[in-house]
Amino acid sequence: MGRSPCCDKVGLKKGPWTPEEDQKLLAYIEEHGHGSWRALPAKAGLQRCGKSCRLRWSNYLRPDIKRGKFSLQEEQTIIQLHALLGNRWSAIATHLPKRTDNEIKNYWNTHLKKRLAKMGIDPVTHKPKNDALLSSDGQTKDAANLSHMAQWESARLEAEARLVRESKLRSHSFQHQISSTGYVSSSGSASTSASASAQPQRSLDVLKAWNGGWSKSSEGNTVGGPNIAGIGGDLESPTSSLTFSENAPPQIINSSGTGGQNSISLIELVGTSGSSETGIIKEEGEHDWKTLGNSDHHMPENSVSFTSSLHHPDMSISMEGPWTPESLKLNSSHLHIGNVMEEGFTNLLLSDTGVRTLSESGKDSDNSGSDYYEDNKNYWNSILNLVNSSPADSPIF
DNA sequence: AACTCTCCCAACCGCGAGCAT
DNA sequence: CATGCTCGCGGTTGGGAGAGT
Repeated sequence: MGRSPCCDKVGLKKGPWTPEEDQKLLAYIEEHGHGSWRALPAKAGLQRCGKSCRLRWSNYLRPDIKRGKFSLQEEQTIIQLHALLGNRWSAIATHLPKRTDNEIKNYWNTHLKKRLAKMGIDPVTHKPKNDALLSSDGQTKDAANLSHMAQWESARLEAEARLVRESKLRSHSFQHQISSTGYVSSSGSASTSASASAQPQRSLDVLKAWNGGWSKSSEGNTVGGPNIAGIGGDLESPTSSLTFSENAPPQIINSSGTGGQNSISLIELVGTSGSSETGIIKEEGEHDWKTLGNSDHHMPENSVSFTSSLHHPDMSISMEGPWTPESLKLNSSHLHIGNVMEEGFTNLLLSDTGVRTLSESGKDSDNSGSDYYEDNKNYWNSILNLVNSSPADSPIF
């Protein structure tokens, strides 16, 4: 299939856009919608190829774009979604309202990737770089399952994103009709709200199940680990059966988790260092403290409460203290994650200044391998949890 | 002040998917 | 089914800005 000439055409301008060009493009799209990108430049009086116009619009001129520094929450989301989705920037962008895939990609490449690498985490696999050391025991089975589940979920997300795109196209056409009848909107916001309202609540079944199991288990003071295979008729991944604990009986948790599809529970970082304020996570260094439920995004709906597990008598984790193998032990009847997952993840991954590897923070470097493994598991849990806790009403684009 | 180096990000390039014919 | 076209995505690049010497 031959490529269309596009920008190879002589006479077409390349390089940085001038304010005049921006103005022309903006004015044209606001009035007519973009329609066919290929035909747009001529109609708008631009000496650019359609592709360049599309990029300029989608990455810069679109009115529903938020520019500037990424918040902690956004960073966290990117990292976790990247672990789940890989370099599917557009899919990741659907979970970050007002951020473009290009911006996220740039941010990942210039900041987050380096940060992970610096911490000894492979930014591609999101596994500790010395993961090979762990291949001797059965623990890698769990990791493989997690990985598989992530891949599976990733594929599902991809399909979902496709539907979203289609929906977006439809809503755009609709909006186009509206504007042609006299209603001129700032197209981005209009299409955003249209597509957002057209979307069902975005909730990842696997993650919901995961967290449902988690939450339920927390209530019962035991965490047996979610058994994904038992959840819902639509979860059919052949190897999605996942068991964290060999000792604890596998649990089949209804995907509705704590009772309702809209069960609301806050991520409560009770007992964490510094602040005990609900829904606040700490960000060191360049960031401020931010609430999970701040005005922009990521409200606590569908999040998971870890409070009970934190208060469990068997709970041996203190975020104030060192991470010990005991405290992080997974092959016990209690899965000691929760607060550790949230706070630990944040501390581990999002702090430039407070980079704290397990081998550094733990008292015995001999166990750094298994610590790494445990952390890796927490890491994945964190990923899954965060995705699920993304706003139910978050605009997809 | 001048130069070099590094970082960052807007923009480009090429590929693949999907659709129309 | 084959072909051609358009669009979107992800990888990469190049130039400007800022930091360091």
